[in-house]
Amino acid sequence: MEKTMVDIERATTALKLLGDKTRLTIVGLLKGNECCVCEFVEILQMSQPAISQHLRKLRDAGLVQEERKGHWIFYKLNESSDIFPLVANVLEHIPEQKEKLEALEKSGKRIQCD
Amino acid sequence: MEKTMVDIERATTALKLLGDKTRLTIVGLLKGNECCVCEFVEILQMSQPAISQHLRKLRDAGLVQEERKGHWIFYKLNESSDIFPLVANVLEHIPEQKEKLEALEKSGKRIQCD
DNA sequence: TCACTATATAAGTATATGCTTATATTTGCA
DNA sequence: TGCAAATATAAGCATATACTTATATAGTGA
Repeated sequence: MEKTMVDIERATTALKLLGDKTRLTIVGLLKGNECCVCEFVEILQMSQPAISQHLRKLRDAGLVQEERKGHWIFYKLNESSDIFPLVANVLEHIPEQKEKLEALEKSGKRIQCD
Repeated sequence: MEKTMVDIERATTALKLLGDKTRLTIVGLLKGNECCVCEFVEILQMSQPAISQHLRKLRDAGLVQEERKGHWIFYKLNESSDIFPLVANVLEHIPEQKEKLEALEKSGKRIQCD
């Protein structure tokens, strides 16, 4: 595990973003996966604008990256960000979220583009 | 580094608390140290009630512990808390705060009880 | 070009948060 | 016993936050 340092300001920005259940779950889902907005909407059972707004905050702070693939915009963790090591470290302390993606897959709602 | 798991709710509570510059600095100062309220007031240049209120939140969530020593109430990290490993892990990514305590010491304002 | 789907943005609102000032509580000591 | 110092609590207020609903934008395919 890398231990990249970030200044207090940058750390509080990231921690504040992670200090919300919806966003922490989103980031947890992105550990090892790429997801599009509609998948978050389905898994988290929240409105599409609410999800979009959370994703924008995460993107503005550099925690996630977006990439359009046809109809969908996929999000993934921004591994080249200075705060990625901190984020990854935090994620090691919370339960895996991938069963939620597996459940999506079983129900046929998982989006695959490649 | 231990990797104790906590549920999402508990993690967001802790991360929300750490997602504030004042509180993150307080917790950073407590890494390896015990400090009393007046020291935080001096170092952070904030009002005593503001500091007290931050400390109460940290205590209510189990991140810190208090111990009275005569006139003063000293705070320290709660190392037996289920979220201590997460907190300690986060602190490895931010700069050491102890120069601030050393500066206090040089100016003769550090409180020592033992 | 048009309609449809996925996503983003904007504006409004209720609640949460972090301070302030004022006051209460607790302890040590003359 | 009473005062001073350290800390906590309470109430009030301005700002931040996380939704909502309505609308705009962008890509796909007929």
